[in-house]
Amino acid sequence: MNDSVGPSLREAKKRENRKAFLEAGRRVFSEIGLGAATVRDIVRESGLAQGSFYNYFDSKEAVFEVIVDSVVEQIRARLRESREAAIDGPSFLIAGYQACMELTAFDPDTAALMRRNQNAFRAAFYQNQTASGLLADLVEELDGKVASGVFRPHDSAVMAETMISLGVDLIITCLDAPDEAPRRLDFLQDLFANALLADGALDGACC
Amino acid sequence: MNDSVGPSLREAKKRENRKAFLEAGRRVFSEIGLGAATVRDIVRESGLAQGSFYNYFDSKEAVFEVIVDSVVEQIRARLRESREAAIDGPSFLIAGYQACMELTAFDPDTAALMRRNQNAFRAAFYQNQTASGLLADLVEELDGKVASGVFRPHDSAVMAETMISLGVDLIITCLDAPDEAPRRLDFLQDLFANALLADGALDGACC
DNA sequence: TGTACATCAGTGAACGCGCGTTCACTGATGTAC
DNA sequence: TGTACATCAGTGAACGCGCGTTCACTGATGTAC
Repeated sequence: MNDSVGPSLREAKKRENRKAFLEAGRRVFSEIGLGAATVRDIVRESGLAQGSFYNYFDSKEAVFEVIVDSVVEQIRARLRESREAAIDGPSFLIAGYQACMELTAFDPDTAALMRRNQNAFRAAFYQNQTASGLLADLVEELDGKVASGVFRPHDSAVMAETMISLGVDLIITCLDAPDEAPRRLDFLQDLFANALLADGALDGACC
Repeated sequence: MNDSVGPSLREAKKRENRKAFLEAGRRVFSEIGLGAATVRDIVRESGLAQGSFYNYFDSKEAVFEVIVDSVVEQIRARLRESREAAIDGPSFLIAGYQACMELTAFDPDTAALMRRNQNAFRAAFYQNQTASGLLADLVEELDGKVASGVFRPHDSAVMAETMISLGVDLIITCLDAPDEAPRRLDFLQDLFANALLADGALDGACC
């Protein structure tokens, strides 16, 4: 009888195999991309048997989805951290973008995965449940800053979507051209400062 | 001997068959998407023989590329028109976006194609030669308006990319939710007016 | 504890399928004279 | 103009391939007593 604490041997093996398929998927997708990858590629890379795959996933897309979900969750966590660290309006604007860029700098495996699967990633991101949470986080934050007078009133739902869309652009651009990062960060800071900061809060503005 | 004016019979047939493959591709891609489509689907839809396909294209992707190119060219032409019609800064900002939306409203076939292939379309757009021309058009226009004092100085290259990226977002969003269009157009007008218009040019601005 | 049986995930050979691509043949079009 | 030949795109059956998926069998793990 399995009276030990924790998962049974069977459960442990299942978790291990699932992880093996996920890691194999990461490697395969990083190397040849979701489009070119096949279930057989993932199975080969995992070292397990063909038949075992279907005990865990229905398709390569199912594997990809789980991987994307974990990446988006990482990003969301980083954004939460950066948000708590930033107090004033302008630093809030830029801190989130910087946090995203750091993630790709400090996690080259994920960066490679994203570089090789830019479009699949973007598509998955927009359908992803965690990404919706990330969007909701941002809307809430924007509404809060409007309430406290830091930001002008605005269409926060569309604003949040726009910020995230440009964030995805930023990450993807900077995967290929990291030198562009500072210039693009400056641009985004300007763009959203002009759109959001209450009148008179801009450095050297009129009046 | 072929001493008639215009293309020979052979050339005319070739043109006709090429067109048949392109139109078949459009229908197939609209219905099942680039990813799911096969060369055989396109051939079946064209009514021509399997072997003939390879006299004209190397792959389904080659067909898709030509189709995307023609769509981007349509958009570019519309943007050129709208640009000539708009004289002042604010109307320039919004006229381009409106022109894009009209295209999808007045050309349901292309709209269906884009809806079914949003990501392939976005990806192709960013690699497309005509799209680069469209980007160059916009940079030139922005620089001109800065020179004439209508717009503030800014990073026009990144600004143009941003405008186009948000334009692609706009088109794709409004394909699924046309009711959103006015709200999103308003948002974009505000966003870029704040970023671009010379100080004092905003209605009811400070001073 | 030990034994007998039940459960269940792992295995990999095998299946059928649709794919991209080829190529010998056909017949319409173009050319030479 | 007419005739004989050359050119060249169209044809579709056929090929080999790798794919997703299945399933009878195995053997480790779990359970009952």
